[in-house]
Amino acid sequence: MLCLQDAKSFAIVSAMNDTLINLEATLFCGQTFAWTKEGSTYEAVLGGRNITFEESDFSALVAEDTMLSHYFDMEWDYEAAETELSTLDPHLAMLIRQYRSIHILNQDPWEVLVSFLLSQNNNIQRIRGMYRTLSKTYGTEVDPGAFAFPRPSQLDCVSEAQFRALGMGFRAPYLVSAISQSHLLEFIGSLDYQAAKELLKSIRGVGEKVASCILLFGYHHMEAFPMDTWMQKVMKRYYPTKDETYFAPYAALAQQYLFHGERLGGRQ
DNA sequence: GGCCAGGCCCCAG
DNA sequence: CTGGGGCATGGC
Repeated sequence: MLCLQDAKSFAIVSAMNDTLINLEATLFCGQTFAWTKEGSTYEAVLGGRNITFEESDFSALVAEDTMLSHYFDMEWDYEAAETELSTLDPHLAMLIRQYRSIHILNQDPWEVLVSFLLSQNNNIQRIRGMYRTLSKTYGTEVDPGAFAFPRPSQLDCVSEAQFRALGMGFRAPYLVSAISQSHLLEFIGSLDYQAAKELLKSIRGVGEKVASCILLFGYHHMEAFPMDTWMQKVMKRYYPTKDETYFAPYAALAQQYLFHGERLGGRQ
């Protein structure tokens, strides 16, 4: 019933009642910077645990681990949303056929906040490097060579100069600000989308786009529509008279496919 | 060697 | 409120 031949350079894993997930696209499309992949082995530190698994073992892994099942968002009905978006728009239909079953991860909001502070005027490969630098320098080593991303308390005493010395550049003062205001993250989940976005934007270095990413990747607000340089090109070329309301209520999912398609289609 | 990268801040009009 | 320069750094 499932068209695995659509998967070309990436594998679509079937798990839990035929719920699909495109692991490769989901973990390396720029919503998280925590993962490495060697061969078919994926590895990251999540919630203080070193997670290592083979692609072929993914199904069993999420079946027995509710924390990971939630992280990979295996309960949300992606198939229904993909069907609706495909019916709505032919360009999206093509991208969804090509990259189907990209999930929106449920990540730790603090990691998302820092990750996307680092993301500005930056590229995905270097963001990943900076994320790992912070982990190795300040995070807890949970297994030999495997470092957790540092908690706010582990960064309390780090100065702007120290962050600059680690290569964080002009984002260094934003990190210092985020650490001192990390307590705000506890309230974000209880606010509606707009109120949460305004509160996040009170953190120095968090603007419209970064706030959207935090609300999407940290709080699963599927109405978010992060507008970066790639998405500006996409909207100008394919949807010059439209905005995110065209994709409602699945704007975030549409955005992921459009972003992914533009990035992979453009250069390679 | 410029140009660009999942932008935001700040300041001039 | 809108527009544009500046910002650190590395890869191409």
